Amino acid sequence: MEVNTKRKKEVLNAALTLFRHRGYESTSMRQLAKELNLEVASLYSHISAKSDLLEVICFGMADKFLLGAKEVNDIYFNAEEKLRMYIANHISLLTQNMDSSIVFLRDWRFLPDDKKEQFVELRNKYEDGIREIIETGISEHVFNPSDIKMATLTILSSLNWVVEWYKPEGSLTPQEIANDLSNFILNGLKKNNL
Amino acid sequence: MEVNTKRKKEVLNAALTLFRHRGYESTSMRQLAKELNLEVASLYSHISAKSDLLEVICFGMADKFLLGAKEVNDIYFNAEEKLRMYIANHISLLTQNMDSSIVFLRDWRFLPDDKKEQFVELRNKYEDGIREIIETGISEHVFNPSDIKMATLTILSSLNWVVEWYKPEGSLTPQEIANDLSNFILNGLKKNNL
DNA sequence: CTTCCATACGAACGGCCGTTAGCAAATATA
DNA sequence: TATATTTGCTAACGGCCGTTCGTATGGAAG
Repeated sequence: MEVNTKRKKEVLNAALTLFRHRGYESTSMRQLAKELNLEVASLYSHISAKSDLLEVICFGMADKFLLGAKEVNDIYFNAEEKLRMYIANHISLLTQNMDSSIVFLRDWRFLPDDKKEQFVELRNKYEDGIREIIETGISEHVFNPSDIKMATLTILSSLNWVVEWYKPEGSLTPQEIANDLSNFILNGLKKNNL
Repeated sequence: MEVNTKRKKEVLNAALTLFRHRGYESTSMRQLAKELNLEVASLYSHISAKSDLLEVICFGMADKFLLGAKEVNDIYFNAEEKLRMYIANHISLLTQNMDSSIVFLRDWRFLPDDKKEQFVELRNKYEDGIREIIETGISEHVFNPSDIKMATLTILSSLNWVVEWYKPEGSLTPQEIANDLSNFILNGLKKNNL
């Protein structure tokens, strides 16, 4: 589904707020309609199904993450630097798109089966990027050998958890968070014989 | 609600499996009844509401976590050792109760309001235990000064994510996972001037 | 001026939801 | 054997769900 009219974008934004705070499955089309001062049926002048809304959110974020990863891969070479940039990009996207991020991390499971398959493919592609950096670091004797899959998932879980506690008005900036987490993670990965 | 009859326990077990794989909200009483070869109404001879089942699961796990934390606090003194034992206990409980853990981590939000409040209190108590260890480590100059709240939540997210990928038949034992995660986390926390 | 498209409506569809009332059989307890 | 408790049933309740049909309006594009 393309978001090609102003009204469509308004519908999407209202849905985004509701999905974030109530979850996709617990948000009804009737609630969404009320939020927009519309009748339920009118929503279907703009979208063809509720799941359209979830799709736009999930794939929109997936694209952003993959684009950022691609840029990092094109510019940086050394494993530590690359991982730091991956983390900075990840935290920046999460904190700048809190609503979408929360929905996309929590509710992708409710995508229709075929879309869910596509989505998981994209997510695996992103995870592979991190896995490869760790592998490079290990083979270049910069990182300690470790279970690579576990390291990747542990790193991602630390990063993604940020949406659960980050407050834009809080004391830590996204840059500081990214930096702290990078230090934390790299201390966990790096050889200690410097 | 007490689980005081055999049949009640069977109902609870069936619910647990369904909740784990479909989520609490997406599991209907009719599905649960079918799983037990019962009519829907018969379920209400054993429980008084669907939310009873979620309560038993969530508070059952909360109790286990807090009990483990209490034991660790009673035995160990030094901050690093204590944190290692906290982590070992946490991973052991998660991997030995995969179904309950997944439900309890994901679906506690759907507890009725009053029970949810109680639950969050218990969770905060558990988080405080970890926070205190980190504070002790910092004040004893064993750990680097850092944002303590962030460190606590980052550690918990790394630990809890384990339920997303742990496979009992996989190559890593819970002990190995706890050990690897402890090293990873402690490297991130410890002063490097040894 | 007409055609087209975005936008919105009321009414209804079949279906699933958690829960209750009232009753019956089985099983354990005394 | 009499009594109490556990376990189960049929039928129904009001309510919410996503979606569809047919229709109407208003403004932009040709």
